[in-house]
Amino acid sequence: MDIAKVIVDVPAKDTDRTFDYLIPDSMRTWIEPGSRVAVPFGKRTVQGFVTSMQPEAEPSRFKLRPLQELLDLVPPLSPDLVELGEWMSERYACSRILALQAMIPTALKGKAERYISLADRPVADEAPADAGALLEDDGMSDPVERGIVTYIRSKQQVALQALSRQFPQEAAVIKALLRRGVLQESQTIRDKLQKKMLKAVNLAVPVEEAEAALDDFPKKAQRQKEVLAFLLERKEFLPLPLKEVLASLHVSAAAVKALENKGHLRIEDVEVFRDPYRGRYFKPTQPLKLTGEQQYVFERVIRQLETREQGAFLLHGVTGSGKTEIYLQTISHCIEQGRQAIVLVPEISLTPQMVERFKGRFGDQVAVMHSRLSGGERYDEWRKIREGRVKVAIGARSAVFAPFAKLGLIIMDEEHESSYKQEETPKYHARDVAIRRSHQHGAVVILGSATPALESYHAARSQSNDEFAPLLLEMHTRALGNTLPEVRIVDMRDELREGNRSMFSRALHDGIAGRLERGEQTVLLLNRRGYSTFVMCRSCGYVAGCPECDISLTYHQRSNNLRCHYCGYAAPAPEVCPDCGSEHIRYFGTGTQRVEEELAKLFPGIRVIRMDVDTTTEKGSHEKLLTRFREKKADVLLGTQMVAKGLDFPDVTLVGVITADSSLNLPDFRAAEKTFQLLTQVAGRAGRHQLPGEVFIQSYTPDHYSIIHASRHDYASFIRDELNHRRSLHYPPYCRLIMVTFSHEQLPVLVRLAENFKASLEGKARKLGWFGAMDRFTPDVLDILGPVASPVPRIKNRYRFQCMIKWRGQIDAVGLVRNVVDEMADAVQRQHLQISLDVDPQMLM
DNA sequence: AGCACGCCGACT
DNA sequence: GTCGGCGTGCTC
Repeated sequence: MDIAKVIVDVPAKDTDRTFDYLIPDSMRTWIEPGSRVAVPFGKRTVQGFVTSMQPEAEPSRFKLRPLQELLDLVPPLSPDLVELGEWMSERYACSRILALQAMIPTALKGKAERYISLADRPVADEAPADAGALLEDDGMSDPVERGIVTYIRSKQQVALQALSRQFPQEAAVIKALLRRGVLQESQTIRDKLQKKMLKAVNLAVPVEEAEAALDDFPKKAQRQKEVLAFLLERKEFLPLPLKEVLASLHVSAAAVKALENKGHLRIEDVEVFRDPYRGRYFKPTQPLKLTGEQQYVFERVIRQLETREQGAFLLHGVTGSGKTEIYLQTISHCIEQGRQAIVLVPEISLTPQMVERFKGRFGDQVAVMHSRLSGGERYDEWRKIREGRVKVAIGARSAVFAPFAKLGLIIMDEEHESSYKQEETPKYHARDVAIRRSHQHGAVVILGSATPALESYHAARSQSNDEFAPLLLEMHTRALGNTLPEVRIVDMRDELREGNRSMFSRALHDGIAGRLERGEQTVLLLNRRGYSTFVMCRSCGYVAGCPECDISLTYHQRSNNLRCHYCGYAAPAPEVCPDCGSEHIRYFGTGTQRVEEELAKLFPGIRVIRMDVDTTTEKGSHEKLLTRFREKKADVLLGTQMVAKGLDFPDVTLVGVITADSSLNLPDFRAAEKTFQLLTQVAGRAGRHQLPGEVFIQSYTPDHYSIIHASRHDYASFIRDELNHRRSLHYPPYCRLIMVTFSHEQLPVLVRLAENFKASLEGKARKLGWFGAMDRFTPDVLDILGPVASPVPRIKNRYRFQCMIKWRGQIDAVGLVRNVVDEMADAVQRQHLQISLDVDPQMLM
């Protein structure tokens, strides 16, 4: 018999490999790489994925067991996705099963359910004559036992859970019956399918009969009569949701229940239909005429598509240059080729307007994968893709795994967004996965952005032979021909010097006042991310930074000192500014709430919409707030980065950035890049319509290159400066990073083990000739920073330490690190150490 | 991860 | 004496 190699759903170190199973003849034609199966695993039944099959079971050391069940007729994973999973598990140092699970909806994460049924045949040796007799005629001495057996017989088989509910006190009896072989247990995998069920009311008898019953209804049962009449009135809409009936008539469930008991009606479970966009009309759109620049880009991409060979492009186009129209037209072309396309957008940009643009062009050939969909809705959208009923999948990060058979095009919009990196295991980057998939399918990738990530831009420009290097395409002008808005930098040090201690400069204050008078709108951006505080001098703009790592030091209140999160450097918190001696040195980090309060104080009666994590957690609230603002029900929209996204309102003529510095001084080597991207994005959004726009950027460090270049919409200069900076300090793209985080309940043990790790890794790297500082004059280098306390030093009673590994060249750094981690398996097991790896981390705070 | 086996302390 | 704590090892 053939054997199947199966990855089982048991996320542990020593089960992270395939297990062999015999393929029963009944399943032979159905089993493929990617099939989801139920397999016996020790005492239990678990879910697994077939990775490959082998023709004949060579004499094995193991007694192979057969596959128990095939869980889907169409495999949820295609062979290429199985292979992709293998690649992911290596590249991101995660288990195979987690890589595979990241690719499919959680609805398909089945769990074992235990069933109880009567034993197939009496067990001869343990309970000879007795058992047979029991089965024949319930001739049991114990009435409780008889009750249980009778119940199970009536149902054929009962889930253990349901049985325990039915007989809550009799667990011991059930156990005994199992032991005696009267009952037997089996397990199957049950999908975690959240089929949306709803209690609904329906007539249990023909309409005429119900109408007749209505006529001679007992007088005292008026409520029941009302219910019945209500149902008959709406007979063509039956079954009606129970909730609705109760609410419209203000009756209690008792009345309905009574009618059910009398046999007039029935309360049933109906499945609720799940199409998040059902009943919505999307206005069809036609392809727009492309500008010269657009045409050039379009043709270059089409040429690549025509070859049906892999190709990747980095489309760098200024805001408003018309990237989306290029996406739409290349997708059309891809569909005409008989292939399918994936569109990736950052979670936060996946707004109804965004969806509308694609549904407007491609109608119901589009599936949308949105994190706000319920598990069931996601599952249904995903099935449309797998069954080939749609040609385009649009969604956030995980849509990169859309199971298309003939993938021709993957578009990643706003490719610089850090949300493309998953922060949980498997910690993959959708950009890398996209490019890897494109190689498997001979597909084309378009990475689009007005402010490409440094890594992408550098890879494109250096034209390396790296399989991940894209080809650069640029668009410098706006499609509609309007110019980018004027941006003014306001030096907040001057404000302080001249006696203005408020968070609003005089210019911004006057700007807001003017907008209020004219009935125009203002957007205020507070670009604060994370919660760490840094120390800055309000007189001169000095920021305490690490002498070794050139990132801001973080203030720690408990010890009243400043620390570096990369290398562990610590210094006492200064009382006066070390640079200018001013006493106006303090911790920074203003919240949106404080800005809102100050606005109310300065402009009595001002209508402010505040948008931050506090006001947008509720489903759809983000959208609601923006709509309210669009309808001019507020004068000011105030928020964190999220306001920068939906920013396309005709009456917004002023955009103010409260302090550009707050994201600039985060302890993250990407701080300047993130700041530049955010400011550019904000600046590019204002004045898109008739009214001219103004942008004010307030800053205590107005000379910083990221602020100056952003104000001039000058990506090229920013890139030049930032690359120089990264090169001199040995940060990506001039090296790569691996973050290793250790956690343990006891701090001393944790520190010792983290040091052990470092020593071991260093030793191995030395032997290979890799170990050394990054400024060493060799191509292959690996350096280890730390271990130091993590930015969040304790989570759930576990202390956390981390090591950052910097490396470059043609070395298998991930493999080596993994190797060292594997060798610490003993400590992990015995001392409950936890180790987590993040390859190419994005968030370093 | 679970589930069983097995070896030691606190109870009827 | 036994019940049950959780350390250790295994799952095709």
